[in-house]
Amino acid sequence: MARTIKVSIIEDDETLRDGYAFLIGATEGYDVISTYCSYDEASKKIATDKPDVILLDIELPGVNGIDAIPKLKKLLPNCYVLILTVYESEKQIFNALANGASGYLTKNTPSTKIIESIKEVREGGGPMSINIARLVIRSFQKNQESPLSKRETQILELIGEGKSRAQIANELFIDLETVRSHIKNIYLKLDVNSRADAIKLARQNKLI
Amino acid sequence: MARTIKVSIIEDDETLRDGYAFLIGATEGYDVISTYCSYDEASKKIATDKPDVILLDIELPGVNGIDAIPKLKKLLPNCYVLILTVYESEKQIFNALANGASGYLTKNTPSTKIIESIKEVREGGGPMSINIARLVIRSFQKNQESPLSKRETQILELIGEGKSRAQIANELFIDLETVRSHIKNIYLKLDVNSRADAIKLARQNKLI
DNA sequence: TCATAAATCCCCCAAATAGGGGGATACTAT
DNA sequence: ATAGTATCCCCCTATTTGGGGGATTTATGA
Repeated sequence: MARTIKVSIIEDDETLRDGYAFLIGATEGYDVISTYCSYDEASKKIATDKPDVILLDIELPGVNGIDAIPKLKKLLPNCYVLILTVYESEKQIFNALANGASGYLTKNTPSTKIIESIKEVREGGGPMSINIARLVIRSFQKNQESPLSKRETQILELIGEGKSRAQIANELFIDLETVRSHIKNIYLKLDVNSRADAIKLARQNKLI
Repeated sequence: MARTIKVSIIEDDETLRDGYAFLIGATEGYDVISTYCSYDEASKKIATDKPDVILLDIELPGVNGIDAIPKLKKLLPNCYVLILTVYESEKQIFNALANGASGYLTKNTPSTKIIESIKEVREGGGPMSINIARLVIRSFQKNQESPLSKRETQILELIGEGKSRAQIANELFIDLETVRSHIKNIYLKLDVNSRADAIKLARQNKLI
């Protein structure tokens, strides 16, 4: 496992790009094999570079970093993409991860942590900056003060799975009319009158 | 911000409990104010302890750790719960986070990392062990080889939000019949014949 | 003890919805 | 040229939904 880790960097800011390249290249066990200032430029040659890990910026000229991830993964299926950016918006983060990024670091990350993260990602980890980890964990947390009862929450979850009243009744071993009653109460409490609105409100407020 | 961090530990294994207590208590800036071997025991007194952070085991006698989290958060709304366990099953992890845990460490975590994580959690971070972070990040990643086209994926997402054909047609500025066609194709490709089954399969395979 | 919430079940009704058929056309990329 | 995609059109029926109106039982808490 003492193989050198081959790193490519895609970053449009020259100063940062050179800085990272120098820092990482100077570290034992790491080799910066190429640097690019955009995806468009990288796409031509990166497949032959065969890096283990790509450090990727989000704000790039041309194809942005988020959209570049699936393209890079297609060119290099066994390569890990590590996002290194100033963006901290939830959408950006979740889109980057959904698109296949294996880690997400913000640019205030100390260089030792960046270098450590490159190794971590190649060993199957999922490195994140502290502030990113907070957002990611929060995205899982449910609202502790739901107006809905347990049963109601459970039924709303099944509605969120696209199930009909009949299917829900079967699954919970209760009568169709009981399911109706619960749904009526859910609608009353959430002040909505359709499945779609109930789901939307419940997801927004993390009731389900 | 140089205040001492008050820590409580809930862990049924005496050796581990004493070990953690010793390690953390001996560290500058940390104070272990109480240790308990179960939630039931802790519930009586922990509200008056007022810890900043609770280190919580999952496999506990009586009320298990997962179920204890919301109860602890109710007793101490401003306290952070940090899970420290051997369990690494996806369900356990996601349930713990959904219930309000602010971090998740596995027991092979080196003590320096545990101590660092306690500080991190109090500063709004979301510390995780490397293997946990990997699972968490994977849970966001979509399948890159979906059989569905972009439009089909988009429509299936809206179905997953409980929307009717008419609502989808409105939202996408296309005809009701076009939505129908797409849904027919989705059902064909996924080999299902209902919304619920399509959603289930799509979620399982991370197509949406 | 009395009110409240929760969970269960029952009936009426009309309108909307879903899913199974059968097509067509135009554009794009390979 | 062929396949895939996106768009639109028609037939049909059974299912589903949501709005009314109830009732009963069991906890739980004030």
